[in-house]
Amino acid sequence: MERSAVVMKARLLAALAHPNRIRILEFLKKDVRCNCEIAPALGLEQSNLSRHLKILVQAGVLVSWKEGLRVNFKLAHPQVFKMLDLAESIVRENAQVGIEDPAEA
Amino acid sequence: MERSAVVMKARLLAALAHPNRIRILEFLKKDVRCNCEIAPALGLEQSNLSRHLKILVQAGVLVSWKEGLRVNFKLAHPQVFKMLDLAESIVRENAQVGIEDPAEA
DNA sequence: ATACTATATGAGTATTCGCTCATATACTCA
DNA sequence: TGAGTATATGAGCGAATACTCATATAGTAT
Repeated sequence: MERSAVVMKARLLAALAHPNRIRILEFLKKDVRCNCEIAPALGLEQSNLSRHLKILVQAGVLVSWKEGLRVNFKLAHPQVFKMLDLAESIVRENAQVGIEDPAEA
Repeated sequence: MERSAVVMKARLLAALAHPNRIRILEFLKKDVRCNCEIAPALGLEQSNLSRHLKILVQAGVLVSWKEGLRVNFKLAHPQVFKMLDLAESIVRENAQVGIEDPAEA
């Protein structure tokens, strides 16, 4: 359970490490939403969104349940936003020190 | 700078989202170390470690400087460990709810 | 039953990742 | 100078990602 703890942490971080998945989490910050509401709001294609949501559910970041035709999603851990806030503060500090978007370097 | 803030956060998270990179950070938690000390301690091949370190430096998680032949590394942001601790707490909570390592499912 | 809606998934593709081996670079020391 | 050490990088490869289109599944409503 020691070696795999690192692997599990890496898996969780990987689940968060995509721009659209971060946008999904921010969109779900306050509300419970279904696939059909998220897709138009974020401009994501349906099957693509479905896969992103599956990744977040499998990582335990979201929980989902059916309600008629729809599948609703909500956050499983409010701590996720603490992680994202820390990430934001690091990115901001890096920007001041001149760490750039590598795509623009 | 709004759209790209999400991208930058995702990039930072991706830099952290690898078991060996998490092990490198934990190894550097207290000390300044060079490549040649990290490699044998973690059992990583030299060129492979060099690339992992480069990823962490480019993401702004580590800073590096030359000292003779060696290149030393130290953490740039102590907040990184708060992120990893949050990740660990989420993983632990997930384990209690039955979210498993997908490799074993 | 049929038609319709919401979501999931198979298949194909282009891109990126992680690793290894071999080689190149940079620095030290005799 | 040449030998030795520490790190970086090019090339190649298999695996994983992210995306799209088309289709399948599951549920609703008439």
